[in-house]
Amino acid sequence: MTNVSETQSSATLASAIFAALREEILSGALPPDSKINIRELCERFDVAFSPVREALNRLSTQSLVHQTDRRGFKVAPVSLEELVDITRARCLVNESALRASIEHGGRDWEEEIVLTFHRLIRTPRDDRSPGESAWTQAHRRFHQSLLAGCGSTWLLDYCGRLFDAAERYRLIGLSAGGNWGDADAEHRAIMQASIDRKADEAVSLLCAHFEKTKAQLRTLIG
Amino acid sequence: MTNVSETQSSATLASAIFAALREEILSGALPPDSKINIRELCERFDVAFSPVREALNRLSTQSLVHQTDRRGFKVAPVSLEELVDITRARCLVNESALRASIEHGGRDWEEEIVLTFHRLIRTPRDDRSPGESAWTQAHRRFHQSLLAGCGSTWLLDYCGRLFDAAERYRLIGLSAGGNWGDADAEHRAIMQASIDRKADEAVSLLCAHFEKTKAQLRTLIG
DNA sequence: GGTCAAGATTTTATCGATAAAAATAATATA
DNA sequence: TATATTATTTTTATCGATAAAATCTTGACC
Repeated sequence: MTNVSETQSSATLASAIFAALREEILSGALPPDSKINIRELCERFDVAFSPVREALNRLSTQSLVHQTDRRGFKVAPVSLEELVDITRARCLVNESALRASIEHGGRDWEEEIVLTFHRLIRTPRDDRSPGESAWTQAHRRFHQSLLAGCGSTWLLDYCGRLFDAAERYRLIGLSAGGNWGDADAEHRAIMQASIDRKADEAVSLLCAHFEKTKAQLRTLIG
Repeated sequence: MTNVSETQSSATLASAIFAALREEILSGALPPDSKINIRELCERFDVAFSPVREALNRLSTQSLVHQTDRRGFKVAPVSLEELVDITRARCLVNESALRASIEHGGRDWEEEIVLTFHRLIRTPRDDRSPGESAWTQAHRRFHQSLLAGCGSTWLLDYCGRLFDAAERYRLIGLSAGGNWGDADAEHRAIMQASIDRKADEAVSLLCAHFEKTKAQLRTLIG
């Protein structure tokens, strides 16, 4: 039994459980495609039905669990096809957003990229603390900052979703023995091309960066 | 009091209430930015807390309501800025998806476009039946079919979300006296350019189509 | 008159119980 | 033995009640 309110400090139980389950799904502790037994979760977190249901509902927001009326919840499955799908969407949408960003982004946009990149390379990758790793967070922030000048919150949000979806696969790849060694160099190149306003180059580097995750997983799983 | 289970035939109360509330928000029956009183909804639908909460949670999935811990739910606000944001995202993402679609779409893709277009122009626009109008549904299907060849479910889903978000504004515009008279002509042109594989032309027509909604609303509201 | 604090009220988040549906096991039948 | 049918168990969706938090009201005080 895990006492959620001690572990996570959140305004509501539902929020705490949401965060905990999200982490478990992303990390693979809850296996893809497995059925979710609500009672089991209630016992494990020592809470009643309502907050667990609420957390699950919120998770389905992010496509991390799937819900079917009268048949409960299950962890979203993973597949190579979905990763291909996600990667394609990422390339297309990030291209649009990055081009818009490069076109409209100002001085502050540039500076934010430099800053988040610096923090990223300073963040150790082997983080074993509970919850989302510091590196993942820094990584997300860096990618967000690249697109931050695109002028659309909706677009930015969607890219964030795609990032999270891909991150799940990356974590799966990691635990299957994958290696993302020289990501720093790639990130640096993407940063440089972006702030130099070389749109074509930045886009092609960024897409290559995404494709690499896909390729890794393909060798590991497919 | 509205007896949901009589009106909507759904597997669960939560699903029925979800659909009912979605409709009320899109149509403006629940005013943007207004606080949602859960007890009130419970009485109105004659159900307990749980299914209402569940419905609200699902609505926040679609950004139709916003939730804050311990402070409940409110109807998502509308603003000209958000419409600008949405329109920008729509143009960028639909461009990517449409280009990919034109490039990869096969014979079946073409045929589906022709079919959904035909159904769209045959659907009367003045539909007063409860629930989402038949025209809106046909309209959504037409736009989906244009992008259906893009090769990414994720991308397609996102375009659907953007469509729904824009549709909310369109309905607001309608009830404020707006008019979308010659949409048929625009749709026909978009269809033609797409199946003729004239990517640049199709994209520019499609974006103009989106911008028009924005312009309409601007004159009506802004 | 305006600000702040104590108390009353409303509203939210959570609980534990129950009815309805689905999944599973057990039995009978061809 | 395979299939259909019925009982049993599990699980889900929903309910009504309650504790905790937020909001509103009132009245004292500067």
